[in-house]
This record gives sequence, structure tokens and C-alpha cells, in this order.
Amino acid sequence: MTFTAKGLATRQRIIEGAAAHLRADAPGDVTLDDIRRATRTSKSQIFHYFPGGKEELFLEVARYESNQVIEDQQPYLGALDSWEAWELWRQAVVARYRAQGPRCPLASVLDQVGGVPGAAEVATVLLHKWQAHIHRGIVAMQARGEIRPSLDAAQTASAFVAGIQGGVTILRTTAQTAHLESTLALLLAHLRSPEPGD
Amino acid sequence: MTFTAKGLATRQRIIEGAAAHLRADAPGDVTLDDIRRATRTSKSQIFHYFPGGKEELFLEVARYESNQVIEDQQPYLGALDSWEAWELWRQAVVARYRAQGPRCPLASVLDQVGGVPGAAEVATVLLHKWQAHIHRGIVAMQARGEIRPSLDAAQTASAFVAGIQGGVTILRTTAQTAHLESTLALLLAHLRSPEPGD
DNA sequence: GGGATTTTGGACTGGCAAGTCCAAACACGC
DNA sequence: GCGTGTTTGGACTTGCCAGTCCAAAATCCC
Repeated sequence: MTFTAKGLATRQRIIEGAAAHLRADAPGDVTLDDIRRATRTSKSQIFHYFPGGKEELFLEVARYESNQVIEDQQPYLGALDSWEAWELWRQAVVARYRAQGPRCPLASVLDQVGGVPGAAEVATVLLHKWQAHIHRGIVAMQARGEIRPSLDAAQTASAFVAGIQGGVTILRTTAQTAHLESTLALLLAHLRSPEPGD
Repeated sequence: MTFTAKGLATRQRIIEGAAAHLRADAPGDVTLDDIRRATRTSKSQIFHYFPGGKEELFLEVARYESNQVIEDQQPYLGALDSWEAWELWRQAVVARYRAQGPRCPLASVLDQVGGVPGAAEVATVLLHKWQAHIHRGIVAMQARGEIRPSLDAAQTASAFVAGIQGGVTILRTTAQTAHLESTLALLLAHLRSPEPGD
């Protein structure tokens, strides 16, 4: 069961085609026939390249979209070492989710796979990476004296991730970015707020 | 198509039985036969009391669970007019979600109905109520001089809702309350922080 | 008590979608 | 070219589940 170069290309085409299809409006319940149609492939190809069937394919798509989430915040997220970088990052996050609207590619695909353990793992890994970037940024800012040392970097990074996550969740159901923006504004203000008594 | 008292009791039993079933571990895809079994009713009863079928029934369950979410935070959420009340409220929220673990009753049922407009509305109404309570609490605290007047009450209430929402979402996939707790701790600290320059 | 109405049981239907299977086309090394 | 392994098409099977239907039992109201 080894794949040739052509085979691998087809496999990739299926993943990306499925991802594109899941990004479309209100995908609802997506069937393998939908994917088949969207990617101009046949049933046997899907099972040939993803022996685990639907679950395996969708997990692959979830990994793909999960990488996109981080990618879309670069280069800012990777180098939060100045107030300017933080500001650009905030704008990138808001812009990305504003453009995306209520359709969240990653959430859509995770909805499809449901509660299998692999899905939780993809989400957990993403959250960790995200939080680690923010944490590094806060520590860097503290090192250069831009953020008060008494601020709990771990707690703050955790709150950032939770706030963004919540803002995006609310965006998905209300189609409003207001909550996402409020959270980011408040958290950035919190970062900037001086030592009490300064 | 009018219902007698007995009929209404059956109808209610179906709603509550379905809610209980949806709270069980990993409900996955819930079928009407599951509900039928869990409530000791027959197919015809379900369609008799919920002519709209699965969608109507599950929306009813969602409304029921949505009320629970607010109820479980009372009486604190309705009277956030002292630091003690805020603290008790925070504890109630954390305790509730810690007890609930990764299974969120409301999220489970909303997962089942999917993207129908009614589902979004139930969620939106809940968020609004929740946010209104918090907003009232902040304004009340400002009125008695416990919170600096320069704090943007609307933005902060919005961030609270987003942060809690995100914390709960993360709890659902990681089974950890850490993010929820970080967010609440940070936001409460933000409420208490003094006027810059005081 | 009796006729009208509501409530209940559960068999049945129809459609849909995941996964299987076989055979045909194709690629690649020799 | 030839044989072996890979890739592709698509018909078919299988099982599931929402929703329908009819008839029996219970209830209500006069």
C-alpha cells in the first residue's frame, strides 16, 4: 500500500478540495459524496487514500485548517516583542475573523468529525501553540521593561486564548465581531496598565 | 390539536427526558429512538407533541437548557452589587462548569440541531441576558464608587461573556477549567484595578 | 353511558450515506 | 513489450433513522 507521486498528489487534492468545500456556506452535514463531487474523484479513491474512511479524511482536513489558523497570524504572532507588533497582530486577528464571518473552517470540520479523540487532540495542540506564542510575547515584553513584571504571564496568555476562542465562538452564532474586539481591546489595555501605585 | 393536562405533562416529560439523555456522556448523534427509549414514549407521541419533529423538539430542549444556564448562576448573577457578590458568582460559575466537566448540556443540544436559525436565536438571547446582568452589575458598582468610572462597562461586560464562553469551549475539548479560571481571575482583577494615576 | 376527541403503541416506508467490491485503465521497472 | 503493482470508476450492499400511518386505549364532556 505505497503511494506513487501521482497518488500523493491525488491525496493532497482530496484534502484541499474537502477543505474548500467545508469552507462554503452552511455546509451542514457533509457527505463523502459531496467530497467526491467537489474533488472529481471516486469513492474508491477516497478509501484508497484514507483507509479509515470519513473520520481519517476529516481529521486530515482538520490538521490542515489548524495550521492555517496559526499561519494567518504570522509573522506577528511569532514575534510579539514590541507594542507595534502586538497592535499589528490584533489587527490581523480581527481582520481574519471579520473576513471569515460566521463560517469557521476549523470549527466546521471539527463539527463533522464530532467527538473522536483525534479531534480533541488537534484542537488541543492548536490551543497550546497559540498560547505558547502569546506567552513568549509577554515574557519578551517584560524582559525589555515594557510590561510590569508583576503581571502573571501564564494567566494572561491563558485569558487571551480563552477570550479569542469565545469571541470567535460568538462570531459563529451572531455574525458579530464585537465580542472578539472587546476582549482583545481589554486584554491589551490590561497588558499596558501600569503597576498599581506607579 | 389541543392538549389536555395529561398531554402537556407528557410533552414536558419528553423535553426533560431528552435533556437528561443529552447530558449523558458522549451522546454523539442522538436519534429519536434514543429519546423514545429514554422517555418510555412512542414515535407517535413525539410527533403528536412536536409536529415539527426532531428540530422542534431539540429547540425546545435548547430553550430549557438555556434557562438552566442562567438559573444556575442565581441568585448571584442577578445582584452583582458588592465585591462579595462578584466573588460568590465567580465561584458559582467555576463550580458549575467544573461539575459539568467536558459535557455542556446546551452545547450538546445545539450541536444536534445544527445550523437552523432557531438555534442561533436561542444562543443569542442567552448571551444577551447574560451580558445584561453583568453590565448592570458593573454599573451598580460604579454608582457606589467601588469601580472607577473610567472603566468601559459595555466593553468589559462583553469581554466577560466572551471569556467565559471561550473558557467553557476549551473546557469541552480539554476537560480543564484552567482557562475559565484564568479569564475570570484576570477580568475581576481588571474590575478592581484603580484609576491610573490614583 | 356514549359519542367525540385525545393519547398511545408500534409496524412500516423511503431515502440517504458509509463502506465494499470488482474490474478496467494506467504507470513503472526491466 | 510485459508483468506487477497502483490508481480509478462506479455499481452495489447494508444499515440506519426521520417521518407516516392506522388502529387501539384512555379520557373527557354532556
